Amino acid sequence: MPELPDVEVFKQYLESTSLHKKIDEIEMQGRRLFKGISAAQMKRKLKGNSLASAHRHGKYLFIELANGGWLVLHFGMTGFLKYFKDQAGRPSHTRLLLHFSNGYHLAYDSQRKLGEIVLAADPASFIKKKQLGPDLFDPAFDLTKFRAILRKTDATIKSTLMNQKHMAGIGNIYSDEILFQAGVHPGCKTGQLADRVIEKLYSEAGRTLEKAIEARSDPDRLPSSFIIPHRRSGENCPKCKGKITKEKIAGRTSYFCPECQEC
DNA sequence: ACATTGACCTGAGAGC
DNA sequence: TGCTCTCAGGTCAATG
Repeated sequence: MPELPDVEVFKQYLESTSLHKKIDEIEMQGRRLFKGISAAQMKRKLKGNSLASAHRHGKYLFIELANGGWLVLHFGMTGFLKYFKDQAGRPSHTRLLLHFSNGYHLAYDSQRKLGEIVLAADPASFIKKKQLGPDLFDPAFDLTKFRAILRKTDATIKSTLMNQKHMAGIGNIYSDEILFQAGVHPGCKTGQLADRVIEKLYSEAGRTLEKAIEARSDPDRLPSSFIIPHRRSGENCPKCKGKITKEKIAGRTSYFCPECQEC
C-alpha cells in the first residue's frame, strides 16, 4: 500500500490526531523493524516527549520530536497508522505504540514487518544516507530534472519511475497508474521515449499523485478513469474497453492496457 | 548499467 | 471444511 500518496495521507492523519500530546509510555514489538535501536534507547527518547511536526519525503514519514531529533517511519508493504482510544481499536499487528496522556494511543501497525523505524538527527541527513532522489512534489523537481534522469538511464520506464534513488515516492501500483494515464507501455526503454512523451509522463505523474491524495489513496474513491480500481487481468480498460493485461516487468506484477499503452 | 532472483515476514485467497 | 500453493502495493544483496 504505502507509496507517496498513502504516506501523505498518513502524514495528514498524524498531524490531525497526534501532535503536541505528551507521550506517557511506549511499547515495541518486532525487533528487526527497529534497525540499530534498542527498546531502552527508543523509550528514553520518546517517553515524556511529544510529536512536534511531520514531514514526508518519498515513502518516508519524518516526525519531529519536541525535544530534538526525528522519528523516521517507513511502512514497507503493509504498514499504516491508527489513532484510537479503547483497546478494541488496537490493530492486530501493532509494532510501535505511543500512549498519550489524553488517554489516546497511536499505533504503527505492520503485518509483514518489512518497514523500518529509526531515529535520525534530521530528515536531510537521513535522505542523504539513504541516497534518496528528490520527492516528486519537491518544487525543484521540474521537467528539466525529470528529463535528465530519463536521459541518463536506459532501463525500462517502469523501473526508472520506481527507483527511489532517481526519484522518491512511486511504487508498483502508482507506476502502473502513471504509465496508464500517460499511455506509455511499462516495458519501454527510457532511451526510446520522445521528449513529448517524457513531458506527458512528467505531467501525468504529478496529476495522478495529486488525484490519489485527494481520494485519500482509497481505490473506491479514485476516479473511474484510473486503472487501479480495475487492477485485475481480464477486466476492461476504462478508456478503450479492451482487456487489461498482467505481465511481470521490472520484477513486479504490472497491469496495463496493450491497446492504450505503447512505446 | 541493467535485469533477475531470492531473502526478509505473514496472511489472504485460490485451487483442489 | 481443510489443506497446500501462490502471491502481495518495499528494499536489499548477489548473480549474470
